[in-house]
Amino acid sequence: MPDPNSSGAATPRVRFAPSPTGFLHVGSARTFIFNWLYARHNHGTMVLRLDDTDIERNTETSVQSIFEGLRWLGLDWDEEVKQSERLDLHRQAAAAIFAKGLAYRDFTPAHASDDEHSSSQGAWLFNPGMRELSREESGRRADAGEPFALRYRVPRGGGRILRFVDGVYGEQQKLADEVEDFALLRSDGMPTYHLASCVDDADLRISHIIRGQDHLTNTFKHLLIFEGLGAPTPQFAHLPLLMAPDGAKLSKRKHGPVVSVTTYRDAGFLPQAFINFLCLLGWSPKNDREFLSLDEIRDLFTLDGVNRANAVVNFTNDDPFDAKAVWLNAEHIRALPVDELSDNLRPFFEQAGFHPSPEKVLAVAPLIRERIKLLRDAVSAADFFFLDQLAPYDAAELIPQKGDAALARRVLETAQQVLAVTPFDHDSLDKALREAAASLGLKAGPMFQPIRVAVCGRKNAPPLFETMVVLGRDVCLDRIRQAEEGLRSLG
RNA sequence: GGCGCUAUCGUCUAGGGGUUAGGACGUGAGAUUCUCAAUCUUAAAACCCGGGUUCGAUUCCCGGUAGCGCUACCA
Repeated sequence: MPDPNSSGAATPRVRFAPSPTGFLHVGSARTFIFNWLYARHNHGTMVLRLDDTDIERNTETSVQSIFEGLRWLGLDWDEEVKQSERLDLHRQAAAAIFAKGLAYRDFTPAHASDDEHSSSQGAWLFNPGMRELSREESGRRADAGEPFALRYRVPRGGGRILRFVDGVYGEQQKLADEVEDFALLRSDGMPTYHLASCVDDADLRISHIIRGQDHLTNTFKHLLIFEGLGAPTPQFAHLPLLMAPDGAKLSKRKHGPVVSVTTYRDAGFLPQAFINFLCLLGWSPKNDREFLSLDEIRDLFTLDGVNRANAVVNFTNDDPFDAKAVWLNAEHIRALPVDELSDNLRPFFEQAGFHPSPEKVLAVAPLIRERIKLLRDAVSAADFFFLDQLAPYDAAELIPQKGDAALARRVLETAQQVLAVTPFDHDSLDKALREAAASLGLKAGPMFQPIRVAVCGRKNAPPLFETMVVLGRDVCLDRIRQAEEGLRSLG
């Protein structure tokens, strides 16, 4: 146990304590990010604690997927502990609290107590019979092997007020009489969340507990546990919750994969964009800036900037991603150096069955960077760069707005002649093709569209000259020839 | 039911006793352009309701309402 007198820590110690009951939830990810920001902004220490005491629900695959999510975010931590390995510590702490008379054994069968709770009108606070059981009888029944839960003996009748100053919500207070005698140990001897969490926070000398607002009222219980432990009380800061558009708290069960960070990753969010988006949910730098790098956020981050109202993640059935998250991602994509963008793009191409060389990706990336919002969009935006044979398209698309098949054919014939002899660089192509247009008495639009469709297989594509340079002369000429044939078949 | 927290455009938010209530996303219109995108300009869009306090409240206080959270031998 830490020395209660040595609490005046210089640098903060924070922790992120996920319980491995599934994938990494966006709400958990945000809590992690805020803790990280607080730690790094204040040159403190970040502890990752796996709250894996719920053996019923915890799985190894869940542990893996949480680490996977955290690794993707790219934020580091300094220490790592597993709660399940500290069982002895938790039980000793429970014994110590019991020894001080601050807890009592409750022999009420678990189900029976449930019934009593639900039948009561107000909040269930305590069971007088058990709370007042004599030391002797309690000991006798325990020795006889009768199972019991250990409950905190919350101070009653003294008008005691529990208080703390929350880093986000300010002064908080509650009458101890309104706090129920919560369990410390279950009847199977396992510690409850409240006990394990506080014991570990105390033992790990956590100075700032930054967590979801769903724990705001639990904090009064935690105050009591720290007191029972004789440990210094950490600072608390609660974060507003993330809500779904339907008004409910974002949950795996109700809202499905949209609450998993892997969904964002797989769709092609950049981690820094995802972090940027999550930070803006409940926090503001208060300077009208929204597109921020991780370094900027870290430098700007303070608890003062955290607001108190829950935030809605605005997804729909049609679109699982908040429009602002998508926009931010597009911004971050554009801000990325080409080589980094290429590195991020390659896995998406690979997964789509394309295996372009790194050089090719590097050449393509600048042409599509302003045309994609998610990395996965790159596949459909750039497929024609990688295909040996263009997918079939409607030859009618080759015909410009005000024109006919004959015109389109003339354009493509001329283009072939020009491209056969023009150096394949942007400026030469630009000059030669514009001159060709003039010679045909055409404006740029009607001239370029047939070529673009011929070369890309669609009307909307990156700028024509850059595209042709990447594709190369042979491919361009070949595709234009094929387009001409298609046009002929059209009649 | 009890206790707690919260309330500014559709969404994320800034602001704060006197403001044309600011920004962003999204949406509409226009400009630019070889298409698309990007970019630029522009428009529509908000202080939950009722009482106080005050010369003046969206802002402070109280009440209501609504939403959320906690009220487990879940975390």
